[in-house]
Amino acid sequence: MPAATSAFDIAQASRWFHALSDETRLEVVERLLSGERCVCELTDDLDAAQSRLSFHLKTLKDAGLVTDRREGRWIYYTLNRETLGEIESMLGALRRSSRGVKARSSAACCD
Amino acid sequence: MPAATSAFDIAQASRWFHALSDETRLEVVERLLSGERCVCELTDDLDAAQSRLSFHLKTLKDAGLVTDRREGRWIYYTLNRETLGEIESMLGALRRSSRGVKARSSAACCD
DNA sequence: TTGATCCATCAAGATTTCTTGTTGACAGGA
DNA sequence: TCCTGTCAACAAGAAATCTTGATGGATCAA
Repeated sequence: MPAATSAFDIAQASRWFHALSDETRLEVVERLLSGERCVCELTDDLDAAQSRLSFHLKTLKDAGLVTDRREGRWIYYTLNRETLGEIESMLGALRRSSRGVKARSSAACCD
Repeated sequence: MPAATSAFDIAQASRWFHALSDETRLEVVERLLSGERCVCELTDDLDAAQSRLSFHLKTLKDAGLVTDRREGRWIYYTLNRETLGEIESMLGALRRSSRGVKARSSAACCD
């Protein structure tokens, strides 16, 4: 539940944005745009150690940005476009909110 | 300039998302929703040390999320809704891109 | 000029995040 | 069963980020 005083869920937002704030993770997201991938493919594509990718995939998964699915020995990761949509909506609501409220006059600032 | 192989500017995206990944900074953004604020107001509102706020405001400013303006002794920060819109657009483009391309068959994965 | 206020910047330490190498679980083939 | 490949999880070290306290510049009032 968002804090009652908040225009949006700051904790959730920071989780989402943190997940998207790392270049390695963004490259993973980019690879997943064209469909699901197993870790071994991503490892090859990004030339990254397996444990490193596993770490970043977990971060993305915990934030709800990807889902995974086992098939035999492989685990396939898929981009969760729904979450991307939620983040987009949140930003839109944020951008459009409280536009009319003006700042206080500067004279009243800190005295 | 974005990398030629990239569907979006990963470096720019990670800068934006990093700026938004911290709860203190998101609280600042929230306060700026209702109009410009000077540092002293934010310091009071968020009960944070002045140097701490200054650090976070610089981060937001460097990412293009806020602008500042001096008036006498005070410096007023304003939310840059245009940048929020750019991030929103980027997410939308990302979410809608390459939807049709299917993953390779699993048999072809890593052999 | 002197003093007070507002603020950015810096350095040092604390904390968090990321990387690397290792281990073990699980699945499938020989 | 034994071996190999795929992957998550862990620990330890490296790196980045954040917090705190101190300093100094700029502005304004007395």
